[in-house]
Amino acid sequence: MDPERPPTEFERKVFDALQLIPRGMVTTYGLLGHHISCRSAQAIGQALRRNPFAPDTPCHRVVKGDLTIGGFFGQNGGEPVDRKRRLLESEGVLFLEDGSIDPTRCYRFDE
DNA sequence: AGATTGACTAACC
DNA sequence: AGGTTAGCCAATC
Repeated sequence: MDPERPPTEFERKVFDALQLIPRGMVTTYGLLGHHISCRSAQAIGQALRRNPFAPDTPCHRVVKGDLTIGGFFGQNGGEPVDRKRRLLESEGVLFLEDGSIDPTRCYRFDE
C-alpha cells in the first residue's frame, strides 16, 4: 500500500461528491456512483476505504444500498463500524429497530 | 499487460 | 431467509 499517493481523478470525484451530502443525511455507494457516472458501487467503496482525509471527508455518510450500515476503515464490522454508527447518530441520523436507516435520511443528489 | 481485490448490488437459486 | 453468481470497475499486485 502507498498511503501518500496523490488522489486520482476518480478519487477526487468521489471526495467532491461526499461534500454534497448534508449533515444528518446519508447516501449509498450506488447513488454516489450514479452521481459521478460510475456503475460500480464497488469501485466507490474502494476509493472510500483508502480515504486519506478521514474523517475530514464525510465518508461515514455512505452506506449500503439496503440502508444498512456498511463498512468503515476497511472493515465490515467490529469497532470501526460501531464508530461509524455513533458518528451518524450524533449527526441526527435515525436508525430503525432492524438496524437500517430511516429512508427519508437518504440523500439522492437532487434526482 | 494480466490477475486479483474489494467499505457493492441486483438477480438468482 | 440465506448462499451463490454475475456484473461492475479503480487500484493494486
